[in-house]
Amino acid sequence: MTRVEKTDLRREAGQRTRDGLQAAALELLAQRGQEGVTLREITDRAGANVAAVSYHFGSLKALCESAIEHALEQYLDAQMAALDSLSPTATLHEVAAAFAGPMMRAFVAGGQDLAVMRTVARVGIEPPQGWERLTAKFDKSRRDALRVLKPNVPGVDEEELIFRTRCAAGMLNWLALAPIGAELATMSAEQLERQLVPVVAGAFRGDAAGPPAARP
Amino acid sequence: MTRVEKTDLRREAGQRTRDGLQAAALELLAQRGQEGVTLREITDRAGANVAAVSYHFGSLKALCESAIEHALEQYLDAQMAALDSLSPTATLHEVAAAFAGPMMRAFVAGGQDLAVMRTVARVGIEPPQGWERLTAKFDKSRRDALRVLKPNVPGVDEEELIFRTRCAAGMLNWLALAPIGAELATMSAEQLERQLVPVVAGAFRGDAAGPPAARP
DNA sequence: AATGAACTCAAGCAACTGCTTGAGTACAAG
DNA sequence: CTTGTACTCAAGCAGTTGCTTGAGTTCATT
Repeated sequence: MTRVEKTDLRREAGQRTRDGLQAAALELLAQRGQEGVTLREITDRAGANVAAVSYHFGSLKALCESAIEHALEQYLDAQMAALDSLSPTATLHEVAAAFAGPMMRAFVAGGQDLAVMRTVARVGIEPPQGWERLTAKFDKSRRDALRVLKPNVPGVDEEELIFRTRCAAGMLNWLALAPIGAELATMSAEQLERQLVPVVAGAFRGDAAGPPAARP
Repeated sequence: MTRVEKTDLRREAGQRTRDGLQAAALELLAQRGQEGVTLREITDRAGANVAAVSYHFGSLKALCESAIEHALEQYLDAQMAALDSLSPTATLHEVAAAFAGPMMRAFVAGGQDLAVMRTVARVGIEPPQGWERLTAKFDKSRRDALRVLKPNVPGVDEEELIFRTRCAAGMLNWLALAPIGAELATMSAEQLERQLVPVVAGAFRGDAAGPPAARP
């Protein structure tokens, strides 16, 4: 019953082209944004012909949206996994560490992982068309963050906590896009965590008086 | 001795064209960035001919750099003025309010002021050529921030404080660029300050234990 | 009125954009 | 071997890009 694996070299080659185009598009999107991406540059980088884009994706825009959606999904999954793994009694520091975790890991890993983060960050500034399809996942990620955040930041109403979450996420996105990101990408995971997590935690907590752990 | 004012309508018209082009370029730069700006769109918006750009500025790139430099200078002056007006005994909240002041005022004012902020934020992601000329002013602004920040965040070394300053500035820039900026632009100055300043102050202070005002 | 500088304008150029086309290749199925 | 499908390729098209050009117009100076 040894089922012979269907090789079909043509389809394999097609898949390789598709993946190469998507990877090249992701990289270009990460470093130049949607406006700065050109068809020829993608195909040159992927070693493919310009017609391959139309053939496999329909258009340059569709290819970019596909790459963006892929990146967004990857990011949201990582973010949700990090928040879901938190215990309900997690400290603010732990919440902040989980919140910034995917970004920090991307800085350490570099390469494609970092390109994913940069692309996601760019999307946060210029939302593309296919955005709506991932709204549900996005909402869940926000609810997760609120759930673990609330007990750690008492006396601040929900609307304000949402705002702080968006501020913190925006800060991380900024770090990924700005030149400072290049510096962060050279740091060790420990250095990164030691510098970054307190700032995120502080942004969550605000400047309310009193020690952070002073709740009954 | 009534010195007759030199009208010279030709030079006046030229100056008006120059200003119009610079304003149009600023607006386009604010909403689309350097890659998304086209010659025709600027000249259409300014009611000028395409040749006017080459005549007055030499090239589209030169026009953009001129507009960017103008915006950067305006921003840095406002930031330095806000920090310089602080007393040496200012609280962390006051420091944060001064730090975020120019951005908040731009949100309230809208229009050209907000375009300046958005352009500055974009430059933070994609630094242009003429950047180096303003490095001195930038350094002074950073030193000002550190001076008033240090006494309010004891036990954190200078390098880390610089990092937090960059994080806070990045967060503000992000707010200016991302869709959330549109929401902030509809808020009152009081609302804005009540929501934003605590987050900035918190990012400065980090999650160190102990009440923020507990210094002798 | 004549001169010349400051400025504007329509037209057009080369380079680049995304995309299409028709021919050609590689390979599984019959 | 023949057929049909999946895929790649060079060439080229219409539209847009930044920029230049040479002929204007406007206006202070003389």
